[in-house]
Amino acid sequence: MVLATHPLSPSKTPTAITTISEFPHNPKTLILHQCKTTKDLNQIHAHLIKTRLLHHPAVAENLLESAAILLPDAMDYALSIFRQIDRPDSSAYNVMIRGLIHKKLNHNAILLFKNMCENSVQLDEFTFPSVLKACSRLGALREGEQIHAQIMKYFGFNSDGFVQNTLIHMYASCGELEIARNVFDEMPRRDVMTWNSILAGYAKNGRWDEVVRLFREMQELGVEFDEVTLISVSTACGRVADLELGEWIDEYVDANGLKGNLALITSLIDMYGKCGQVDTARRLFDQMDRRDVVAWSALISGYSQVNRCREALDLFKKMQEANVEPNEVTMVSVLYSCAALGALETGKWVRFYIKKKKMKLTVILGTALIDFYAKCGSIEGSIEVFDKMPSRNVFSWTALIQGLASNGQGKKALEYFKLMQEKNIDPNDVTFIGILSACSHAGLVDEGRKLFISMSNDYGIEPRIEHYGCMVDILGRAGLIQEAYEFIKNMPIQPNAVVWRTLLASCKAHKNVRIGEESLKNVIRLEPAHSGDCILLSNLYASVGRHDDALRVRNQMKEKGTNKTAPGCSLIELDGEIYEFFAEDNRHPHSKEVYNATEDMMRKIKSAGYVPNVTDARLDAEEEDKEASVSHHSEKLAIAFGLIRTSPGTTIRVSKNLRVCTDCHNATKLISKVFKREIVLRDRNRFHHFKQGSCSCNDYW
DNA sequence: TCACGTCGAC
Repeated sequence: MVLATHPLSPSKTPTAITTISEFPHNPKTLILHQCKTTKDLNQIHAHLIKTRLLHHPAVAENLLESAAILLPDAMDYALSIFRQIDRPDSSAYNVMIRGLIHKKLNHNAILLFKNMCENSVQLDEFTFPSVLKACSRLGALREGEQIHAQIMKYFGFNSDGFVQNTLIHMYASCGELEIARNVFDEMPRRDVMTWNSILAGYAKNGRWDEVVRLFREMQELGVEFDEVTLISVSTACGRVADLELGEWIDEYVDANGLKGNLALITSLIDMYGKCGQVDTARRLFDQMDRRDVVAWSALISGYSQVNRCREALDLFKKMQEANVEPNEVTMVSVLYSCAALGALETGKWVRFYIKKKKMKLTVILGTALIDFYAKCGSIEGSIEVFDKMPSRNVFSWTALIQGLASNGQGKKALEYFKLMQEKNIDPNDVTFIGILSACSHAGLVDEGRKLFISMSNDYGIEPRIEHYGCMVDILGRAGLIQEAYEFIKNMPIQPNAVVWRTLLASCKAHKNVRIGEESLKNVIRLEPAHSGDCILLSNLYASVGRHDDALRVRNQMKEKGTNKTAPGCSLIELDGEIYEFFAEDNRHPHSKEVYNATEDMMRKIKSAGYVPNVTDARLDAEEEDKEASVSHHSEKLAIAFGLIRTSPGTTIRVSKNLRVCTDCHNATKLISKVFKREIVLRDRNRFHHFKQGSCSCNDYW
């Protein structure tokens, strides 16, 4: 019999004439290796029918394997062949189940297994690992348990190693770590796969510490490991910041010539990134001979996690130049970077790209978008995304609630909190940070008190230091300084510097000198003093007319050489380009243009009644330079640059690394009025939406 | 036939 001359390669050029005179010894080679397209498959199938060879189970099985597993798009074809088989045996079923799993049709794989049982087909040791894999992927514990029962029926306790390994993985994937561990402990012989299965199980459940611990145990016992082991372990090293073990793996990989393993190198890149060594990660990345989307994403994420977001975005550009298609995961890190930078235009472009590429709006991607819009001061964007998401979880709700709170829409944040409860989504500790900060922004003192109590009473969530901090802010902001002070004194956990600093800020706003003094003492006791804290007290003295004390604090700071707070830095994005300004920085490429624009801007608002407030000037500035010093604060430079580089009426968006100072706040209010611009200024803590001479924060921040 | 790398709210 001749298989005629027909195209056996994708080039459609006849490449081989294959002669089959009898039942082939090697149907696998014949069918699998020569069948490269669906068309090949068709022709071979036809021949097998004609020659009745299809009735040989081994032949049918191999044809099915071609269709179901090797060819990318022939699952339906495989199913039609399978349905034509009179009484498919276990091999045929096994191939089909594997094929479905291969195509990520896990649910169908389990259904086919059910069908196999109903038709009383003999199960074998090849059936179980496959179908258990489907259960693992779906987290289908009940089905997994039933299959476990079947296994007991078929094999008793002495089932095959493959089967046991997949049982471990199934239980672990379904969150049943103890059962997984029991199976592991009771296995008489464990191979590398066994260890890898349990390691992967711990990893999947976030038990990274256990992954590292178990690997050390493996080494003590002298158990062999392989590249897959190292992937799990190096990933775990990143999560628990075990740089030492991570570096050991890196050296091992180098010494054993494993640099070609893409997944392994990617896990090392991830590990270095998470340990804060992104430059080392970069070196590994640069040495790779092939980089896929995961490798790129891992490095982009590394940069964003150490707050080098501009470099993260640069890398994203390079990724596109390298023609590597980003996926949902890449976009999450990119959006995170845009959010951190306040790069609204770039992020909007990312969203457009997501739509264009028809990427799935997964819960994580949606949440990243909500957070991005909120952090760019565009809360309408957050709500729009939230409404469009096909499914949401506690992260998505919390991101929205937090976004509403920081954008000054406290009441709306509480409405969403109510809605969330109606939808039976349980809030967690972070959600409560969001709603408590909403209460403080909206001045809802009683509501805040109630929620704080309800948190532990109704939800069983123990308040953390952040929750106490929120309560101090709620009380202090409302002028209840004494109550806030007593609240701190009665806290069951030690207050930290942040809590006392919050009270100090309230004392300044409400002119409470006595508690203000004590608050600063406590801040200094808990943390090396920062100039910003001392300036708060100095300004508090000045505000009640105690100028001598104000001066004394400033002089003390000079004498002691108090640590300066990080230099002020503001970012503005124009046409997708991010410009960065530092206070009194002359080295900027647009320096002259910027300083001229700033002076012009200041002149214009002065004639509208602006009076410089130099209390926040640099301490080392000479008296006559103080005005110049505050007028060159980074946010003023960025706003001035925005004014000359955008068309009239455009909203100006600036984000700053520190809290905005009194003088800049006053000036910006006037700028919004004089230049008829909306200005959205994001500072370290919250948003200021300036419009027609006033600010959304009502001058308290 | 089983195990493996990138991502979200303080």
